[in-house]
Amino acid sequence: MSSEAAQTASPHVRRKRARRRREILHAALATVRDRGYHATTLDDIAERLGIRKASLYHYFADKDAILYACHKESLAELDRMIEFSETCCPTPRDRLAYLIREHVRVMTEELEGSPLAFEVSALSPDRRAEIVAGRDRYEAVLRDLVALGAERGELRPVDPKLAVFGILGAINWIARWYDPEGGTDGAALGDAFADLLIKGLEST
Amino acid sequence: MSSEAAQTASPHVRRKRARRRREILHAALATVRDRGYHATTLDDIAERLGIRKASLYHYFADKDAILYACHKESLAELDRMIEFSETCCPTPRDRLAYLIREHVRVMTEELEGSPLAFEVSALSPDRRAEIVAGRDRYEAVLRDLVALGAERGELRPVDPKLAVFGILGAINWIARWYDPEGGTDGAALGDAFADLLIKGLEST
DNA sequence: GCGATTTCCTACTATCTGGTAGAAATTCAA
DNA sequence: TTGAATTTCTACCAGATAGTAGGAAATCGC
Repeated sequence: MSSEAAQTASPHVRRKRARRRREILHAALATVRDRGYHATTLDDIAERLGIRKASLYHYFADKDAILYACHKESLAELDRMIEFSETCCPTPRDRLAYLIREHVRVMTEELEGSPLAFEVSALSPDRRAEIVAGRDRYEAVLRDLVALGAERGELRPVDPKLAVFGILGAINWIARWYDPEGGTDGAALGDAFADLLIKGLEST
Repeated sequence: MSSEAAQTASPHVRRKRARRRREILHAALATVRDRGYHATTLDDIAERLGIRKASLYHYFADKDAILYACHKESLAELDRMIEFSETCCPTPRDRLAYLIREHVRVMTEELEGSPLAFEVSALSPDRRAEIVAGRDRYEAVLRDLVALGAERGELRPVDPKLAVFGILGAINWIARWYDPEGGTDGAALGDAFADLLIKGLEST
């Protein structure tokens, strides 16, 4: 169905279609997280859904479009986290701790955060630039919080760039080892990482 | 040249051959680190060396053998680090700090540590099991140090498993962002990460 | 200097995978 | 109930890449 036809489809059909797209993205996330983008075939994704790969082209233009939609979703999650943290947390330190926990949550309890750990080199150049820009905005927020925390005296005056790379590394690496059946609760992991990383930065 | 023939080759030819193998592994490390194993072709690796891919088969049985040798080298580095840390550092805290710095070093100043960040799913099953076992040994050493440090009262009693996942994530993620030309010295990065991570664990 | 050995080449094969065309099956909506 | 629309299918194509065969070029070692 073209986007023009989508305009004329009934609400029911549009909802059904949107649900199928989410299912495809979820199957893609799970498979790419498991074995990487290039080693993931369209056959793999389709098989998780019990359909043939040709069917995927009814919902997405190509493989790159699937990957791109996964990345867009993860950026949308980051934007929601940032927006909420602006009102929920009184200090830079608290805001940073909140964002660490939330970032862990989207890496563990849902899969929508997983693309934050994916390489973007597989994306087409325009799309890659857009996704990298979105990640850079999030990273800039984190760096600003580290710097502001140091200004306020609640965090140590460390290099924000290096500190944030360390924080993002600790969290994004979750995609490589975390097993939802592995006995560790996402929220507990978020608390543990917030504890480790915030205490690593705090003034004592 | 088969391994039997290698037994009969002169020392000069054997040294020349060993050097070429190291060059191939280095080219492979650089390319896989840049774009991932599956997106790396034998043509890519050969091109870095100014030869054709068919030549690679003179030194390695297949692509999997190249990847495997890269992983073996990174494990050898870990073993050297562990062995040295047993004599150079008086306390669990110091040993942990030393291993963090060294791990950062092999991720930044050489490329031999890079396979620690590579997915192992691309390896054949037997080889994958061997590499995972080697990584698990290193991980167990780190966990023991966190536990022992807590016993001695110099580190907080956190969950060693989660703490070590956080540490490894922060360090292995370096393969994803670190640029040798990027203005950050490997040793400085090692100090920054040891500082962040050890202070995150220390009793105050 | 030259036969043996090593190293690298060109040309090719086999397989895999992204993607497409057209048709069949299913669902929709009146 | 039925024609239209949607969804999924089978069968296929084109290009990419791992890997191989056999030969050319370079190096070795006596």
